[in-house]
Formats: sequence, C-alpha cells, structure tokens
Amino acid sequence: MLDVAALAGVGLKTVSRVVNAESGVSPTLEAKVRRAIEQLNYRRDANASMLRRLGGRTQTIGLVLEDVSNPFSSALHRAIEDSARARHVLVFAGSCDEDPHRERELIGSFRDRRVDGIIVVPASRDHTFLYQEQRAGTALVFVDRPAAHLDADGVASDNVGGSVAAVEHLLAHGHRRIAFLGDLPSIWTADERLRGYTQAIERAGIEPDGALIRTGLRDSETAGRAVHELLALPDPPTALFTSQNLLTIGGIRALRSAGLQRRIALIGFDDIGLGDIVEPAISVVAQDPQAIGRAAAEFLFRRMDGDTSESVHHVVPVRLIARGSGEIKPTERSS
Amino acid sequence: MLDVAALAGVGLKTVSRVVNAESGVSPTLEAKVRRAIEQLNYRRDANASMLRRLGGRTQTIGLVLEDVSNPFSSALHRAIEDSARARHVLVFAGSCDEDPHRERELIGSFRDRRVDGIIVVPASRDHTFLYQEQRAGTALVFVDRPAAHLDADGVASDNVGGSVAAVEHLLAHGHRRIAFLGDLPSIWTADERLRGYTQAIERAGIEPDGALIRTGLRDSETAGRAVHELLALPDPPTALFTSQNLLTIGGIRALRSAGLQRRIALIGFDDIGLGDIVEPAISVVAQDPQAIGRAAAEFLFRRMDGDTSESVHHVVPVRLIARGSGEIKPTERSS
DNA sequence: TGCGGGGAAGATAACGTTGTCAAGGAGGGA
DNA sequence: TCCCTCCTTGACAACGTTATCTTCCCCGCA
Repeated sequence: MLDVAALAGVGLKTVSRVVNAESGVSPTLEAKVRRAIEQLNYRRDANASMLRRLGGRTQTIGLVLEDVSNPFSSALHRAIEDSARARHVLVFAGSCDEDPHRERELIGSFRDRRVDGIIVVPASRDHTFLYQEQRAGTALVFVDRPAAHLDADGVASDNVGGSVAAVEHLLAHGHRRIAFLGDLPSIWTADERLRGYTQAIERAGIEPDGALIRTGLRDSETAGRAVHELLALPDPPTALFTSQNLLTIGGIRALRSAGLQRRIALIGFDDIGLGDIVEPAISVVAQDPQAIGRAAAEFLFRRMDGDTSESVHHVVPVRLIARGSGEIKPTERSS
Repeated sequence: MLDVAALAGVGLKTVSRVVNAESGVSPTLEAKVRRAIEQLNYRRDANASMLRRLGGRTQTIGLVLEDVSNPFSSALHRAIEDSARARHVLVFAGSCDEDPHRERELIGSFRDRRVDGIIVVPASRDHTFLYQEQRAGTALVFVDRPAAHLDADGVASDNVGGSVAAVEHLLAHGHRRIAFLGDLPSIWTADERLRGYTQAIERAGIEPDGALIRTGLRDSETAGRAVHELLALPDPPTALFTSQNLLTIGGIRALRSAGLQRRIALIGFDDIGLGDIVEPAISVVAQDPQAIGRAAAEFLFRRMDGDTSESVHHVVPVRLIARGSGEIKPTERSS
C-alpha cells in the first residue's frame, strides 16, 4: 500500500479511500491510484483491514460438519456457501466425525480467526462452552440437532413427522409387523425417529413389539446382520423402516441376499443416491438439506445483522418418495 | 490482551510469551497469567498475530472445487482437510461450477485473506493471472487437470490408462463395437479419456467408428438420449464406456428402460455410490480421490515449507472394479 | 566491596490498514 | 476585497499482536 501511494504520488489515506470506494476523491487522483494498483498488482490485506475497522467483521463464517464428504453434510455446505457468497462471506469448513473433542478444537480454531458466525451440526451433549462466544457477539446456529444447554437458533428436519409418515405409509399398505432399525439412541435424530415410529404404531392400536426394534446400529454391516436376525424370528416383520442412510443400504443388501427384496417392504429415512435405479426402487422419507442449509444461513446472517430477538427453532418438512419398495404388500407368513 | 496483562499485573510481552510458550518466564508469573487468561476467557487474535509475525503465515489454505457437494470434490476436500488439520491449518472451500469467472473471484477472496496456499480444480483455460501470486510465495497445486500456461505442481488420475484398461476389459470379453460417451471435449479429463479409448481401440486393430463416439454430453438426460440413439443404429454397439459419473447413470437408466441392462455391457469411469446394489452391479474404473487429495496436500505443504525444486506432475493410478455389468458377453445382433 | 554476566521483565516500534482531525485551496456572497 | 464554507487531501493514532532492545536485579567471583 505504501508502494502504491508512492507510485501514485498520494497519501496513504487516499489509496485507502479509492480501495474502499469512499466518496471525496478527485477523478484525477483516483485514476492515478487505480493505475498504480493495477501496475503493482496490489490487493488490500483483509485481515489488517478488519483489525482496524470498528467492530471489525472478518466476513468469514465457520462450519462444523459431521464429515465434509458425506452427502448430507456436503449438500448443507453447498447451500450455506451459496448464501454466504451473496454476502461476500467466506466459509471455513471442518469435519468432526461425531467427536466432541474435535468439535471444540474446530470451534476454537474458528474463534482464533475471529469468524463472524458459526454453524454447527453438534457432536457433543453440552455446549455451555459456547456461551462466552455467543455473548461476545458471534452468531450461532445449530443444525440437524438442537444445542445442549445453550439458547441458540436451530434448524432441523421433521424427524418425528417423517417417521410417522413412513410408518403410516406402511400401515396403509396393510403391514402390521413393521421393524425399526436405528442408530444409537443417544443420537438425538435417532431418538426422534424412534419416537415417530412408536407414535404411529401406537396410534394404529398395535401393541409395540420390542423384538422388532433394533437400535445402536452404527453401519450398514451391523444393520444387515440385524435384518437377518429379524427375518429369522418366529414371527418375522413384513416391512422394515430403516431410519438412517447407511442402515437403509445395509437393509437393501440383506434383503437382496435373502432374495426377499420383492416380498418385504422397506422405507428409509434420508434419501440415498441412485435410490431410483435399484430394483425395486427404494421408497424414502427424503430430507431437504438445501432448505436446511439455506434456513441456517438465513438465521445466522440475521443474527450477524444484529437481530437479538428470541431464539428460533425451525423445522424443515420432509417428503415421502414412493418408488416401489415401500409399496410392497405383506405376504403370507412363510412356513 | 491488555485486560489479561492488567489482571495478572504484568506487561503485555509477558502475556505474549506465555501464550506462545516462549521460554524465560518465571513459573510464578506464568501461573498468574494463565489464571487471568482462564478467567477472562482470552484467546489470541490469530489475524493480528500473523500480521506482526515476520513472513507471517495465516495457517490457512484455499480450496477451489467444482462443487463442494459432489462426491468427488468432497472426498478430495476431506483428504485435504485431514492433512491440513495435522498442521493446524484451516481450509477455505468454495465451489466454482466450472465457471472461470467464479474461479477468479474465489481465488481473489483467498488472496485478500492471505492464504498460504491454494489447491485448485481448474475451470479456466488460462492461469497466467496466478503468476504474480505464485511469485509472491503462495503455494499452488492443480488437481484433476493441469494448469494452463503456468508452471505449477499437478495431481491427476491416470485418465488415459484407466480408459485403456476399461476398453481392453470389454475387448477381452469379446466386444468389438464399443461406444464412447463423453463430456465436452474442451474439458481436459474428457479429452484424455477419449484418447485412452481411441488408443485401445486402435491397438486392437479395430477401425474406429465415429458413429459410436458421442461427446459433449453434459448430464444424465442427454447421455440417456445418446444411448437410445446408439441402440437405434443399424449396427448398434454391444458395450458402452461411459466416461463420467453422470453419463454412467444416464446410461444405466437408458439400458434399463430399453430392457437391455443384461445384454449390453457397460463400464463407467469414476465410481458411483451404490454401484454394487444395482442389478447388474456396475463395473467401473474407480478414481481414488483420497489419494489425490493427500498427494495434493503433500505437494502444497512441501512448497509452503520452501521447496523450490522443479514442478511435479503426479499421476494417481485408477482401479478397475469388475462387478458384473462390464463382464456381459456380446449377444447376437438383434433383428 | 565492586564489577561483570546472565536471565527475567517491560517499553517501544512496527505489521497493513482505517478513523479522526486538521490543513489548505477553491469558490461564492457581502 | 475579505471572509466563510465546503471539499479534497494527508498526517497521525490506533486496532491486537510480536520483534527488538533496554532496564533491572540477582548472583558469583576477584
């Protein structure tokens, strides 16, 4: 900047004014400065600029995802990026793999860089450590799961409603013995989806059967094993509700290997890529990660703009997509 | 920081020393300072810190992807993030959707933030604008496609070799009429893959048939239409080589809708999720985005550490995964 | 007792930028 | 002609931190 000022033969402040498009610079000088900037390939240092500016915004936000490479996270990321770009805000993204320690570490790094706001898909069960942060003026939005012990905006899918819809869809096709496959109940979304399942079952006047409820499934392999065990029951289920991505895939593989993919109904929570190419095509309750990301970014920017109203919990609707696997009718009990 | 110094009753520099774990602070004072830091929840401002530090590194890199939410890009992203985390470096990621203008804009934003290095999946055909940047000491690595008119490190899949392998696999199963479906030939990878296809066909002593080569396909719909047209030829292909993700999906859909998914062979370039669940399972030449990302990060950090040796172009091997669709034998010509 | 050496601590300047304010010149009205 | 105003311009301090240098104190040795 000194070099630019020297080359243009003006003061530092004049260069600053040109760079910031402030009024009150004569066209002659402005042209000179612009030429010098061009010639020296000068770019203002945004960090230094923000340092000096009053209440300096870094025009930067942090994003804590479960894993930047999983489809749900990355769709979120993209939606948030698009909103941020419109405001000339850059996004730091990081994966925490459901590890609370890593979550804190990431948020710490963001804080060191003085991000203006943070969007978190929370991994830990206690976010009081963010209280200081929040009071210091960092905007905060929680996605997919609510904040624990902290008052902050949240955006999540309609987990209960979606599960109810899925189960009611199976009930409507005549199923009575519907199995539930879920992740660890300590994960909020997994628990919500189980709630929805139970609600729908009970509302239909069916006595819930504990043998049909399998939780704590962490990947497609364990889900597959669980399906095989369910099928071996004396009174096996006629339909499966796989309440998460990987479990759906495990379920499909298991049914396929048992040759039952056309006899046992299946609905998954969360869409899977290519769900329409498989035979039979997979019916799912699809989340809308774009809408979730958009909403999260919107809340974040609203807070960054100084909104101090009460915190909001926004629920994004889900959509049941019937593609075939969920519309299979129950068959006579085998042997 | 002033508050911390005041509370601990020490000078600024002492706080700085404690924060940076420099030697030469008495245990008594250090304890006092730590207590004050704890009490005030103080965190050093990394931006200000880097501003003052000599040859200041921001411990930050920029990543220009095609789209953070596509599987290839996000797998790259994750691998790079992991390498970066090990060095306490944070990653800015952005999508440019193959738009050269957006690419420049993103790189400009990165530059304003004084990132230490940039990894680019290039969209534009001219990167001379990065020359200044490179000379100013910003490390630069190009991924998936080489830099245009700029001397910089590059990492890419073995596009030619992979395509040759795919076509030779089909040849080995008896196919002679193998169609090629590709993206715009102006895209480097698309062109490389076409080169591989042509090479393998010619090496097998087969006269290339222009009618079997369909390029300029931008999405799965146009790919599907192209497949239908190919099947309608007087002398239709017995095998398809779909040289990109979306085209593979379009090809599968088209074959399925024509009821030919078990009679016409198909190999795709780049793996598709759930490729093993479809019937028949899809054979592909799989790229290794993790390895690409790791290599790119490694080169970047090496440059950041001051390596000024000649630029390197690293080729990452691909792997042919036979799952079924690529092992279908040619059938008698229909009608 | 005096002097030199070494280590701990702080004062001060500087990083690249912008906020504040004062200086200077042009122009217009009395 | 003089004075007041307005606009352009630049000098200077400050943002939060670290590099450099100085000060000061304690200890050991002659």
